[in-house]
Amino acid sequence: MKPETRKNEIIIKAAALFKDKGYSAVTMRDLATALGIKAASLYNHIDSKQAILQDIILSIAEEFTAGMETILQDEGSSINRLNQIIQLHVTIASRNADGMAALNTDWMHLENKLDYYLSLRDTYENNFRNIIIDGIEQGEIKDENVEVILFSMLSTLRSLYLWIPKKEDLNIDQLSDSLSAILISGINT
Amino acid sequence: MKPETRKNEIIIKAAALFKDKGYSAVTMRDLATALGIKAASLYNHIDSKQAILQDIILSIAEEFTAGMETILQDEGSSINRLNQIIQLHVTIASRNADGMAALNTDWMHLENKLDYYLSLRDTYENNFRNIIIDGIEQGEIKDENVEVILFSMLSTLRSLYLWIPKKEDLNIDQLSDSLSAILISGINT
DNA sequence: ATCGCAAACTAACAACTGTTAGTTTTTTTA
DNA sequence: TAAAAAAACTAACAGTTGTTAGTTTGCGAT
Repeated sequence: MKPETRKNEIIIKAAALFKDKGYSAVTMRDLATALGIKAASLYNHIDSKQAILQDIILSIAEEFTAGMETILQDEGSSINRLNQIIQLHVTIASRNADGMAALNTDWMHLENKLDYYLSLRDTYENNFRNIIIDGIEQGEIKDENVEVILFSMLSTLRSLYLWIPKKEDLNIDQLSDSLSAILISGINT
Repeated sequence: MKPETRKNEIIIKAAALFKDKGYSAVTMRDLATALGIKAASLYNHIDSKQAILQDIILSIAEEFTAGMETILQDEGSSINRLNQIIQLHVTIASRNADGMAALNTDWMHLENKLDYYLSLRDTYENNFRNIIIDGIEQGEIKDENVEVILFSMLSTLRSLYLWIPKKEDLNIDQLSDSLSAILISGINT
């Protein structure tokens, strides 16, 4: 992420702290100390603790929304689209793992932006589901339970943020390819 | 779970609240109100908020540890063992989805029991990994990246608690079978 | 009836919470 | 170098936090 402005530095540091302890357990004094300033000074740059969370989560959620729209506009088989989705998740998670943590575990603290977030998530999941349904109808994907397929892929992709930071030896493209192979072709011989 | 004693009622209700808002965001007054009593009354039954979290998380973690030991003692192919692991996760998650939420998202607040929890988790993951490695050596499992296989399966299994409560039409055995098929054989035709 | 006890209550504590107001210091601009 | 803007500071607020102490209530067993 880009720490150009002081506000951005604060948001990035906040995301890192939120990842370790969760939104509710991080105090404004914790955040200030981590930045080497006093809590009150934070308010020269940000409106509230809540606004920090909104910034972190919604910017990522909108990135996913935009990525999904691009994938839907492209021509391509369902399997091809699923591969693009995998790539989208790997890309975003590797660029902003800390933010992904907040999105995954602290979205329920979004207060007045909660409905907006949930609508983005809902749309995303529906698009994802429809790609799978299409694939089954076209004979590209096995006729297994759609919900289980969706849940299984989404669970793995949503957890990438936990895992990418500690396996830096694997590059993004390798990881995407490896994940595609496993999620789509399975693991048995 | 068994709400026989008042203490158990408290722990079960706490797990439900922790699932919705996370450990740090749930106050003892929230918990008391949900039980129809005052916060101070909780302390006739439990030692501290922290002790509630420990009870919830460690009892499940020990259940997983015991389950894994049983699986390792049985004879069986690697694929067979993976299927047993899937069944173990489905069983525990469906019996105690709320507790699984705490285990997944609030383990970092365990304080003096944190090291113990991490050692259990570490051992579990190592056993899981070794089963996969065995399977590859025996030619039962494709020679893909072991860490990606492990991560992919664990992510899905660890997220079951999010998903089981809202799909009650699918029974436990059907879900196990469906998950096995998808995680092991993949989804492409 | 009364004893014993589990389980509730009221009242209060010291520490911590997010945030504001007002002021001073540092950096950038002209 | 002086003015303007950015970014830090101190001090304090009102509300919330987990928890303790001491007391009262309801109920089954004697």
